[in-house]
Amino acid sequence: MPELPEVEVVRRGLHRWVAGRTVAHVQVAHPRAVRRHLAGPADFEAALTGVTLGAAHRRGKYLWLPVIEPAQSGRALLAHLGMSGQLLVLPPDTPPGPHLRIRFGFTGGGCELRFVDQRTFGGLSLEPCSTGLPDLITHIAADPLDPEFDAGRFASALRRRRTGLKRALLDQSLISGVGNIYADEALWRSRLHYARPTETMRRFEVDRLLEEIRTVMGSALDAGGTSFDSLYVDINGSSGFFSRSLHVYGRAGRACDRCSTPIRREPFMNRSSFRCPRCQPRPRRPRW
DNA sequence: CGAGTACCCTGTTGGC
DNA sequence: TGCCAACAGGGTACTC
Repeated sequence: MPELPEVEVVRRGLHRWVAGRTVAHVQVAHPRAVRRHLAGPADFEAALTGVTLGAAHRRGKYLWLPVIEPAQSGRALLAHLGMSGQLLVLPPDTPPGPHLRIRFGFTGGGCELRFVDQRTFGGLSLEPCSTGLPDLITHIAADPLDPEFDAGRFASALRRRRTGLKRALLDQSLISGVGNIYADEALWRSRLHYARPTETMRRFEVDRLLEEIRTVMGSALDAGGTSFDSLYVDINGSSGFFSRSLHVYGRAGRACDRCSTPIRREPFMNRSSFRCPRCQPRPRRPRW
């Protein structure tokens, strides 16, 4: 379940191990991994062979590396990890494993890049990239760690919505990079209920919420970032953070770290929401 | 058009 | 012990 911090850790790994390298060969082992590449797996393989990839970028949970050679090709290799995707930098003789979807070899030999994905919600594609952003993801909002992120604009866009607060947090066109786990954690830290009507959010509450989102993401980044300065570009480095720092997510029935009231799990948007019923009381007029 | 829901997928878990 | 339902959930296509 990679959210922004995990994806950022992967971005750093890609930047270190893949940026600047030239693709010698590509092999798509599972067509679903390139389903967003509309021209199909064969075209994906052919179009990427021989290109040189540039610096690794990220917006929210999307990653991309622009094609820098041939120059002005206006394309980028775009990746989304979905729920279980991993980008691994491994020696070529590493056994494939059952969930290997795509492998890239580079000129000059050395390690391969592998896209491994159990549940195949993730995928890669080669996308037109006319601006600084792949065309496909221009609707994705800036994330709270992006210097371009505008808190004032976010606050007013949030208030224009007619929905519940958590729904809005998970809407990547409003704010990106926040998934179910960090949404619950940030709401708990801000003492806000997931069904709080967005239009009633005061500016100071929005600012406090953003601060807590950044805090949660920042500590996850610290936890994952340290163990990832190596050959292995992976999403599981944050497991230490998950086990130690989560206050509500996955803690149904356990005592709230602030007030000892048992944490409650509630169905929400076909998934789960965790909250403290005392610290995060239901609003008078809840909005789904 | 904006809001909300169904669906994609597979390994793990828990109830009976 | 074995089987099946529930669960995990981001993003998008779809409906209302």
